[in-house]
Amino acid sequence: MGLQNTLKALSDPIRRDILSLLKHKTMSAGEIVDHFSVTGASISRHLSILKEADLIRDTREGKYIFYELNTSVLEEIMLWITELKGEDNYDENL
Amino acid sequence: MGLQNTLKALSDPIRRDILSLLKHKTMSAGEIVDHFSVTGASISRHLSILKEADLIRDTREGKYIFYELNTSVLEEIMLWITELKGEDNYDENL
DNA sequence: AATTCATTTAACAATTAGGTTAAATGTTAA
DNA sequence: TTAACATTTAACCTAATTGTTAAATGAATT
Repeated sequence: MGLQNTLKALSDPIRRDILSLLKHKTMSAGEIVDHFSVTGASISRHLSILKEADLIRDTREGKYIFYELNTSVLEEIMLWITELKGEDNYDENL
Repeated sequence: MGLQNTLKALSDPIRRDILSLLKHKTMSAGEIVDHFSVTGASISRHLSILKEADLIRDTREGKYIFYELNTSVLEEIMLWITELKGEDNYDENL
């Protein structure tokens, strides 16, 4: 469920925006919610999808749950794209 | 409609498989259909989504319509990922 | 011109996705 | 231990996605 999950997670603009937010600093769920016009419940589900895809990690800190970005799984996409782009001109100099 | 369309298009496994097929050679719609277990109509819609995202180009050749891969729009994804990964440690040495 | 072949489009059914509000959970503070 | 706060989960609704079959289009063949 690697690449599929990752791409699915990235295919929603709100989820991409969340990731961009987390690029700068880790944030609590509430802090994240404040940046969007949808409800906290909705963001919560987005967060769980991102977490499922391992694009974010969460740690509870008392009352709050903090989310941080994890970019490692993006490698897989890079690889897939690179491979797709790699023109198979093994005899380019023929 | 750049990044969003592209990622949406890539979020379906059949569409990714189509792109992989086209990596090796351009193919007619029918040829592509033969590689999958869903109907031609279904593949046709997938093709139109990929085309809409500019991930493939088509040219009619008599009775057939040939599809070829276009990877140029993938740059945008690469860029987005790179940017997301680029840790903004402007004062890393503080 | 009528038939056939390749492909797409239309109409529909089933599933998935994303949003909302209300209830549930977990944690801290009074 | 009750109250308040942060967050998630449940129940529900609507819209979008994906698949199917049947009809429509476009081009070639007879």
